Parts: sequence; C-alpha cells; structure tokens
Amino acid sequence: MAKRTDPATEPEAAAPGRPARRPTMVDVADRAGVSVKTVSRVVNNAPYVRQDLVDRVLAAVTELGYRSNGLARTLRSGGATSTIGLVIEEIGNPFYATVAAAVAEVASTHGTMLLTASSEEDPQREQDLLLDLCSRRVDGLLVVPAGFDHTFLRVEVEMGTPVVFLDRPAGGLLADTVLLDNRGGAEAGIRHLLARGHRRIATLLDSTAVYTMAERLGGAQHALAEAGITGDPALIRDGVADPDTAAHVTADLLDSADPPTAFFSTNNRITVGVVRELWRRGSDAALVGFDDFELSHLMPRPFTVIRYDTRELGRQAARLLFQRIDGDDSPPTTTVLPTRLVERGL
Amino acid sequence: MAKRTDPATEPEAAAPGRPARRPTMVDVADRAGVSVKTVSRVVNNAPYVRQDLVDRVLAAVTELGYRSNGLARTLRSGGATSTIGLVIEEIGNPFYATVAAAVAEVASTHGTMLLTASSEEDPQREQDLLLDLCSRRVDGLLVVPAGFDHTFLRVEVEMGTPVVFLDRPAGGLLADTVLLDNRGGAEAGIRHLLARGHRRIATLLDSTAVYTMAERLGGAQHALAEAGITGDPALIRDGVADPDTAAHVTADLLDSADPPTAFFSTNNRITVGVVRELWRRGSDAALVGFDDFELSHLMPRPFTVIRYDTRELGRQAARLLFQRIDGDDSPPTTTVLPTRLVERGL
DNA sequence: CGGCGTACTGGCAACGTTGTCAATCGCTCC
DNA sequence: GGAGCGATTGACAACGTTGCCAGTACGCCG
Repeated sequence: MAKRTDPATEPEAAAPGRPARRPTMVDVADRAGVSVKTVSRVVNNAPYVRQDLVDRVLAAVTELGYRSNGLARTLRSGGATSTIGLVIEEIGNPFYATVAAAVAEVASTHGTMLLTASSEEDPQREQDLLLDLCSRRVDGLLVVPAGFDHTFLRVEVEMGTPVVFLDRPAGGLLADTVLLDNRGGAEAGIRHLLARGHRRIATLLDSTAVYTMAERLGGAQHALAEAGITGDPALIRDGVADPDTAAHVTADLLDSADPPTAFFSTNNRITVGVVRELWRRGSDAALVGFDDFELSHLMPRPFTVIRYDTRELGRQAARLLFQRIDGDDSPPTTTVLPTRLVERGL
Repeated sequence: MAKRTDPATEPEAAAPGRPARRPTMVDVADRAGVSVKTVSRVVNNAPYVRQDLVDRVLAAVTELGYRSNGLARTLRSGGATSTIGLVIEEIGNPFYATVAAAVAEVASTHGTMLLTASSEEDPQREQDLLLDLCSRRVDGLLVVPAGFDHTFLRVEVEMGTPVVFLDRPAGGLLADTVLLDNRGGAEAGIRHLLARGHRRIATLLDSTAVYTMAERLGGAQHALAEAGITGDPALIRDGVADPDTAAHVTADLLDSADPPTAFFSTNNRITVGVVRELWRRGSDAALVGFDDFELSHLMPRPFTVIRYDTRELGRQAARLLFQRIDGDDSPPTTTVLPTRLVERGL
C-alpha cells in the first residue's frame, strides 16, 4: 500500500513525510482479533474485559501507535470537551499572563485545558474569537471584555456554555462578573495623599475609554470632591499609554506654572514613567500608583501603591465558571475584589 | 415541540438552567424547509445555492441560535483542528508568557488557536499533557521540554503531528529545535568581567539539572579556563532558586575570607537578589546577569546584562511549526538565537 | 428537437467513537 | 435440574457534519 521502503531502514528521526493514516479502533480491533467495542472498553478502562483480551488490545495499541480520537469521543458521547476558553487583551501583558496562570491552575484541577486568545481590544475580534470558541464547544468561557455589547453571547449561555466576565463588566448581558475595587482603591490612594497635606494632585491615565481607567479616575475625583477640592482639569492627563509618555507628561506638569505636589498614576506602566522622571529630577513630589508590580520596592525612589491580588481575580473567576459548568444555575453574581494601600516612603 | 412558555416572557438574563439541546443542522433544515446538505452549503458559503434559500437558512440559523459544531466538522472532513498545543513550564513566568504571546501572534496569522499547558517541570505531567494534546488532534506541538526522554512522541510525529522544541533540546528525538546561545552569552559575560580585571568571579545558578543553567555555567567555566583561571568551587553556588536566596548567597560570598570581586548571575530572579544585596551594602562588586528584564535599567544599581529576544524565540519556533504543518518535510533543524551583551555601569 | 453544459438540490454514506441491547457462558441457588 | 445471575463480548445505531454522486430544471447550441 505505502510506497515506502522497509520501515526498518528508517532513520532514527521521525519521518513526518510518511503519509501514514492514523490507526483507529477498527485497526486495533482487527489486529487484536476482538471487536471494536472491546477495544473501546479497554482504552477506557471499562470493567468486564478478560485479562488476556486486555493484554492483546494493549499490545495492538502500542504496536500500531494508536491514540484515541478525542473529537470523536466527545461528539459521540455528547460529553464535555474538557476545554475552557479565555479571551484576554494580550497574553504578553504581565497582568493577563498572571490571570491566565491562575485560571490554568484551577482548570488543571478540573482536568481541563485552556484555550487562550487575545482580543487586542478589538470588539469585532473579540466576538469572532468567542463565537469560534463556542463552535469548538468549549465547556465555558472567561472573558475580559473589549467590546461593550455581549448580547450575542446570550444564545450561547442559554445553550449551556457558561460565561464569566473578569476585570470589566459585560455589556448588555447579565452574567457572572469578577471585578476589582477600582473606585475604592483610587479613593484610598487619593485620601492617603490628602492626609499628607497634598492639595494639587495630578492624575495620569491611559484612556478613559477603558472601564478600569474610568473607574479609577472616578474614584480619584470622588475623593477629591469629598475633600472639597475642585479638580483642576489641567491636572488630569489622559492618553498616557506608555512609560515614556508618562515621563514626558510628568515633566510637563512639574514645569508648569502651578505644579502638582503629588501624582496619582492609574496603572503600573504609567507609574514606572513617573518614577523615572521624579527620580531623574530629584523631585520630592509624592506618588501613589495603582497596580503593584514585581520590582516596585526596588525602584530608585519609593512610592505608595494600591495593590490587589491578580491571581485571585483569575482564580475566583475560574472557580465560578466551574461551578456553572457543574450545573449551578443560581442567579448571576458580581464579585468585587478588595484593593490594599501599601505605603512606601513618599 | 418545546414545552416552554412563550420565549418573549423570558427575563433579560440568560437562563443557563434551560435544558436546551443545541440545535443541529437537521433542526435548521427542518425549519428552513431545505435539506441538511443545503444548510451545510449555506453555513460554509459554498456556491450554487439560490438566494432565497440562503436567506431562509440564515433566518432559521439566527432564530434557532444555531452554531456549527466544529468537532463534527473536523471529524468528518478529516481536516485540521486549527489548534496547536504549547507546553511550557509555567504561564505565570514572564519568560514563558512572552514566548506564549509570540506564539499566539504567529498562530493567529494562521487562523489557529493556542492550547497552553504548564508542565511544572514534571516529566510525567509533561508526557500526559502532550499525549492529551495529541488526542485532541492538535495540528502541531510546541514544547519547552521538562523531561529528558521524548521518544514517546516519535509515533505522533510519524502520524503527522509535527513537534518543535524550544529553549531546551529534546531527549532521544531528532526534531526541530530553537535554542538560545546560552554558552556564547555566558562566555561573553565572563570575558567582559575578565577584561575589567576581575579574577575572582562568583557564579550563582538555579539548578544544574536545567539545561539552560548547565549551559550557562559551562560557558562561564569555559571562558574562565580560557583565561587560565582555575575555578574556585566555593565561587559556584547552585540551588539559588529565588531572589531571597540569591541575596543570602551574595551576602555569604561577600563575607567570606576571600570574597569575589564580581558576580555572574545565570537568570533574572537571581540577578534581582544579587543587586539588592550589593546595593544594600554599597558594594562595588561587578555584576553581569543573564536575562534582561523590563525594569533592569531602573534598578538602584547599574549592572551589565546578557540580553536576548524572547519573542523571537517563540516566533521562530511557531513559524517553523507552521512550515511543518504546511507539509515541509526537510530534515529537522536546530536554530540558535544570538545573545547580546548590554554594558551598563559596573 | 435532441443533446449537453450549468445551476442547483438532496440522499446516502462515512468520519471514529460510544451507548444500548442482545447473546453467550459458567455457575449458584433453590 | 432449570431458573437466575454475573461476567463477558459483540452487533448496531447514533453523535453532527461533509464528500460523493445522482437528479432536476433550465438555457443554448447545432
């Protein structure tokens, strides 16, 4: 059949070019001289198979290099794929990588694998990925929303694919959600600065279009208003996307006529840029940054951070998802994880 | 047919408890009054379907919330699953997260998704995961080896599942491999220190059991030997698993009778610990660290790093894998990515 | 006006597996 | 000594989809 030379003359290297068809249960059954069903029983460790048949089947399995076809199994038995989908913004981002790690850990205890995809903040891509994952019949979905309309998922949820949103709320869909206390954290940060006597506090943020950033800004403004401080619009800087921009904006603020005495940074990329500029100048302006990060305590200049447990975010969302997969159909919940102010220098 | 109440009275929330069977092509066909085959044609954008039938099918699809079953499609058509597997040590580790991100990016351009799993350096778990992935009929596998025997994969490769190893070589299997120039990088680092007049150079490493660490140590020792320096065994410290240990070991070395004047750290976790201790003491000992990391230039004390392109590691491995998936059956290759010495202070 | 190519549609088998059910065999139990 | 039970095995259909092929209707060529 195969037009190859004697297999014994094959080199040690695997020969990927071989047009070998994967052996099926039928092949194994033929070789072992039993029925397909018996092979099925053996490979699934089902009871009631005589030992000698088990041995013969197992021998045939290794001789042929048989590996069961999970797709066929899942299709026929109508069971779970033992796969969940995770759609995040970008795997390379340490925040999402940590979330993914926590999710993977929980999934692993449930014997399921993780299909990860990056939406890159593109709502259309997010939708495509999610529907693709549904076609792959994942047992459940974890989503860090990029878009603002997730009504297209309602059908899927109704058809039995549970969805849990994390870090940001879903749009137009009542579903389980796990969030951080962005507002509370920001308020605590600003109050910390206020307590130290600061009145001119600059806020640097990535983009108000992103839920978490908007929440953090909202919390900051609320705390300021509470203290009777009418925010100077010049002290709020939007569109600070990376550390370099953050450094420039910091410099710009410090060089202004009425410079701030304190900075509130809404994410760690921004914090890094602000620290760098404050340090370069030897400025004694205070800094509170949202997001702690690994080497923050080794930065050349201490600053206070609003810390939270990123792993816990992923863990809770994953646990919730598995509860749903296991049949829990109580009403959707929203969990808000606390943040903690870690004071360091000033 | 369904014994439910009017769907219009459903609450806005998705009702996960509904025992709804997922509609199949048969359901859609019934509803649209066409054959299953026609539904198949429509959902696959096949030509030769009259427009009015297309419309009716599409309407039925949305009304029923039909989503094609990818498992069945793949099973029947014998085609690709558009999925590749990636087995790494730990997703949470920034190094692997970066690799995963690069792989995901390449995969995305090939319209395939990434199934990621962590071996946690356990060879048995590695094998289980890889075979599980094969059962899921992934189109290809990317592996950062944890074990030392990958002969069990030969059958899979022969059956048409290509495998590419990255960061470490495979055991007992001739396959595509993408590595870093660990030796060359370590040699360059040590030569850098030698050129600055250092003769007592301490080497701190995680575990010689890990391939990359052994290579880096080997390179360091080779460079020392080349310079006629017989390594003092007391200057080689194995088992430095985390920054704290690294700091302790550094302290220990500095407090010894004949302390080193320079340190060679074989990974970034160790580097962080060494820096911390050197800085704490105000020591002027030199430091060269393998692995650059994001904030290395903001550390309280400058040091030289051996840098490499982690993304490129993942990218090249993924590209290679897709070449194999696309049918390239040329002999296996081994790619070694260069490292670069980035001198910073001393 | 017969033949033929093109547009369109559906029936049926098959992908590789497992659930269901029936059949067989050897015993034990009244 | 036959009913009954547990152990063991296999035939067959089905999961949801697509490939293959047959069939219809239409228009156009010669």
